[in-house]
Amino acid sequence: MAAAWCMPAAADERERAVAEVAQVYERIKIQQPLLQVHHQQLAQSLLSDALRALNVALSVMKQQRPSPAPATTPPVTSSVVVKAESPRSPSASADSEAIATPTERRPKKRSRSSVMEGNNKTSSSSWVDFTTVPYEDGYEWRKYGEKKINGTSYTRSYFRCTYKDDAGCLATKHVQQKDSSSDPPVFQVTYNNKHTCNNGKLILPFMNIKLEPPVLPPNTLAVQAYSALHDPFDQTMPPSQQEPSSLPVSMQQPCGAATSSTTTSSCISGAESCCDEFPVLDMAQMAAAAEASPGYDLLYEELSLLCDSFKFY
DNA sequence: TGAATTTGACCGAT
DNA sequence: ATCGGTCAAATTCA
Repeated sequence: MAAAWCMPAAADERERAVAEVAQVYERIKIQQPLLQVHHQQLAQSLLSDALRALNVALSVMKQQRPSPAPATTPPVTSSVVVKAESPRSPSASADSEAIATPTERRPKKRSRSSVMEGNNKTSSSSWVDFTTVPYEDGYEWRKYGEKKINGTSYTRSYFRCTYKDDAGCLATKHVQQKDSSSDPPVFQVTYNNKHTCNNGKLILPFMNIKLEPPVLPPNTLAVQAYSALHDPFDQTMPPSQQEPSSLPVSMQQPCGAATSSTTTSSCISGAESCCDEFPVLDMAQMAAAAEASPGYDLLYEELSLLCDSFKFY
């Protein structure tokens, strides 16, 4: 998986990163059951360790991108990127006229060649992700179409980057709910073209680190694991550091990840050592904190997901 | 009232 | 002819 695209160079750094991640994985694995008893203090400690490890891993991975730079994966929220597909290769016949014959109903349509022309540039690529939260991947999308696809029970929704017009970003994706009756439902998300805008920023909430959008190739479990941890703590970020919530309500519904928690954390902006210095809470305080944090269950779930993701290391 | 979404037509590929 | 992807008018929403 992740190792498949890692270069042999800088092997020691990679080993260090793997060891770091593996260590945290073991710790989370062992202490996972205790989370339900010790609530946020332990969870935050583990999360801080996990995020630190992931940050190290990400740094190494960033340096070890394979030379035939694959498509940039958006910060996927949970789940697994399955494979990189062959690029869609829109044929751009530059001067084809293809005058659309206007119908009585709609005098529209221009030659598609002018549209496809832009897609025929260097960044054309696609990859597939399976996720339970297809609408939350850290980028801002605008829906532009929906289709019933043959052999599927659900319609497929088409999205393009919100900044297509502003920044000429050609990133698109389509979301297809799988037929399986799993709960929560699984969606296949197919991304086309990497983002060329600078608006899809992935912010590391605990470390206050920003990763530039074109960072990682597909199959980066660390990013997925990180992203899985990212959401429950969004509300802990001060407003100035939060991403603008651009997701329309209708798009948020399927993932049902509504969190209105007022979790307090002293680790939000701290450096790597913050997890060693948790404020000491007595049991009553911890219980109260847990009560006041509806997002805690979600956090616990995400920690489990993180554990699963780490298995692949 | 402007922005976002919906929806059916259009278009290229097969 | 059919299918998947996109366009853009119509509609909905904030």
